[in-house]
Amino acid sequence: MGALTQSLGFLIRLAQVRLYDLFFAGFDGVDVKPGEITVLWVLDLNPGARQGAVARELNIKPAHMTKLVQRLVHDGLIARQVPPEDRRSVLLSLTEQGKQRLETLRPAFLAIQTAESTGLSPRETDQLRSLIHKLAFPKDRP
Amino acid sequence: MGALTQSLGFLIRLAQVRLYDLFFAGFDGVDVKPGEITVLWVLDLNPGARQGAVARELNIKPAHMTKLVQRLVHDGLIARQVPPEDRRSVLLSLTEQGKQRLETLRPAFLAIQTAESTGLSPRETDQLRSLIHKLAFPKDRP
DNA sequence: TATTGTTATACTCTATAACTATA
DNA sequence: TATAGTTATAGAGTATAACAATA
Repeated sequence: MGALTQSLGFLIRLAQVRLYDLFFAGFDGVDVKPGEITVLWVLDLNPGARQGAVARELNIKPAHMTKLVQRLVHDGLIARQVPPEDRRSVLLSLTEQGKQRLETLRPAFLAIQTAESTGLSPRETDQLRSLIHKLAFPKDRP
Repeated sequence: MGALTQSLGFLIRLAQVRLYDLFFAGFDGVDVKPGEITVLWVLDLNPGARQGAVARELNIKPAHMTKLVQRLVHDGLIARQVPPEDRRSVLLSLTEQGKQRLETLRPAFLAIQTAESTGLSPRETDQLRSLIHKLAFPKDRP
């Protein structure tokens, strides 16, 4: 395959497929999507965060964020609230059910990061994290 | 964002978004898709390869490969040929136009891998490649 | 006028299953 | 029976543009 195996873009795509598989294997049978747990995770740490802020932080496009939020609201996992100070915006927070859901998912989510599942040593994992981070955030957030 | 920034899956997604941006910035204005150049690249090195073999090698699902091939054939970049030995299979190769196309794209494609665009030193890039490779191919291809 | 979020549309890639034609 | 590729359908994610409500 020549220089293709030198292409970061190509390699990253392969890695993502693998991590995607790991993700679903880790949540064996449970119906979660990567985007879902990501949002729940952030809202647990930042209750009442603005929808747009969360989207920006997670690199999710506004249009997609709207759909994601609608699904999570529909599933009863998060709640929307329009604050009187700025009635254009929407504040998001976990419902009780959402909190329970996250606690259910948390162990499996953390387990996926393990040497056992990824095949990388903790040292390699750290290194990889740091390099990907450097790649993903060129000179530290814009 | 807590342990989220420790999640390889999350980081890889961010990295892919960034590489995607780099990709399109690199081919400024030219209408290419990552999947397209990947296939052209492989067929240049392996003329007459079987469609299924290429798909397997590139981790592209058969169903998606069919569409991709149809598009490339429609664009006049590759040609299909059914060999008499096994009339179920399809052999792919670049057309003259496909070869020209690849030569047009090649410099920009190689330039994307550069320190200048990724922000990583050659040493870091090598390290990252090797770690991603290890992640993507657990114990060497199944 | 600018910002926040929504709707609508389209495209890439992935997944799955059912299908055809060959072997 | 098994394999190679196709078709069809569904979903996640991305991108863009036009829009309403609010600031």
